[in-house]
Amino acid sequence: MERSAPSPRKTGRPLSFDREAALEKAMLLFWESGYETTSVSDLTAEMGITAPSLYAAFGDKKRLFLEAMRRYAGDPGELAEALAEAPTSRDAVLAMLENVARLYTGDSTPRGCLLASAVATGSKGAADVRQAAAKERRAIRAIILDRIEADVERGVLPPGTDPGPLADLALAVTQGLSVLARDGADRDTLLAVARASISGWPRPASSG
Amino acid sequence: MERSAPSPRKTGRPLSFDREAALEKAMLLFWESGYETTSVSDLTAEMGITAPSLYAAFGDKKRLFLEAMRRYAGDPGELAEALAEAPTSRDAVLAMLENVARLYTGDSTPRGCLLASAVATGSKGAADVRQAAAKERRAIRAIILDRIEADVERGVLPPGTDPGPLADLALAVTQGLSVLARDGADRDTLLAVARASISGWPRPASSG
DNA sequence: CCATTATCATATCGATCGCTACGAAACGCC
DNA sequence: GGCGTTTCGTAGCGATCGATATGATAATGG
Repeated sequence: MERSAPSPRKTGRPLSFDREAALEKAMLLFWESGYETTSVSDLTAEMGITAPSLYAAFGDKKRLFLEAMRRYAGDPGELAEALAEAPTSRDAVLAMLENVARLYTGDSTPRGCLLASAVATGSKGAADVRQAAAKERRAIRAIILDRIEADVERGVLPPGTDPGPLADLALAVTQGLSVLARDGADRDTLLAVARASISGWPRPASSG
Repeated sequence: MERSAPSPRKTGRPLSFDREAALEKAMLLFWESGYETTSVSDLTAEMGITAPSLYAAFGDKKRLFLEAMRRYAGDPGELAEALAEAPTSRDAVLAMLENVARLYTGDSTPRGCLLASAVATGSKGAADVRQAAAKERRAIRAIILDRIEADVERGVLPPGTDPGPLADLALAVTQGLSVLARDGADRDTLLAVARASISGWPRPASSG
C-alpha cells in the first residue's frame, strides 16, 4: 500500500539535491537538537539547501520532522519480526534493549533517542507533534505487549503474569536509557542497565 | 553556607509581588513547556509581572530557570535522609520510585519530570543549562549509589553485588516514568512499573 | 520635605523565528 | 528553438524572540 515513487515527474527542472540524504541530515539534526529548538536556518545549513527548496520538498518544518521521525522509528513490522525471532519474550526484550543501548551510544549518531528527546516537551503549538511521537511509542509498546502475551498464552511465562507492567517497564527503560546516554554514560553502562532491568522477569515454569 | 536572606534592602520601592510565588509559577511553566520552548512572554503572563520586573528579580531567563530547577529538585540532603530511613536500599529505591510515580501524575502539577523533560534537548546556546540538569541527575545517582553501597558493605545485599547498574537502573526508570506520564499513563500504571523495575534486585543472603 | 534608592509600566530594541514572493535557470516535450 | 513546468537563489515578509532604555512612582534616611 506504499507508493514506491511519490510521483516520478516527467517535466520541469530536476531536483539538485538528494532528497533522502537531506532527510537523513535533518533527522540527525532533530535527533541532536530537538524539534522546536532546531531552526529552519539550522536545517538548511546542515542539509545544504535553501529554505524555499526545503519547503518545496518537505512541506514545512512540522512535516519534515514527522517524516524524519518516521525514518528514525523505522518499520514497526521489523520490530515485531525481531521480537518474534527470539526464543522467549524475555530474550526478545533484552535484545531490543541491548540494541537501543548500542543505538544511543553510536559514535556516528547523536546520543540518546530521537523519540525520547526531540519532543519531550514544548510549546502548545507543537502539541500535535508530541502526540505523533506518543503514538509511535504506543505502537512500540503494543508490539512488545503482543510478544509478551504470546509467551503467557504459550506457557513460557507463568499463567497469571500481567504483561502490561512488563511492556511498560521495557518502554520506560528504553526512554530512560536515552537520558543516561545524553548525560554521557558509556555503552557498557547502558548495556548493564538493560540487563538489570529484565532480571526481575517472572521465571518460566521450569518445564525442563 | 547559604545566605538566608539575599539582601534585606532598607531603601527603595518595595517589590510589588511575591517573589517565591512568582518563582513557583515559573517552575510550573518550565515543567509543563520546557526551558527554551517557554518564552519570557509566557512567563510574565503566568507570573503576573512585566518583563523588566522579571529581569530585575531573577537576572535573566537562564538564571530564572536554574533557580526554578533547584526549587523543583529540592534539597539533596532530604533525599539522602529518606533513603537512609528505609530498612534496605531496595525498600529505599522502591519508595523513591513510587514517590516519583505519584509526583509525575499529580493533578495539580504538570505531568512527568521537569529534570527529564524541560531540557531533554535543545540548541547549542542552552548547552550549559542541560549540563546543569545533568549535574542534578548525577547528584541524585550518587545519593542512590551511596545507599546501595552501604547495603553491600553491611551484607544486606550479596557480596560482589555491583551497585552501579542498580543505581543507573533506578535513575533510568525515574526518567523513563516521566515519558510514560507525559504520554498519559495513569498513576497505577506507573506504580506497577516502579515495582516491576526493582523485582530483579539481588536477594539478601536470606539471613533470617 | 527633600535626596536617595529601587521598582514600576510603557515602549521599544536588534536579532531571529517560520515562511514565501519573485524572477532567473534548467529540464522534458514538440 | 519555443513552451510549459519545476526548482533555483535572492531578498524579505510579519511575528516573536530575549532583553532594555526611559521616566514616573513609592518606599527609606536625613
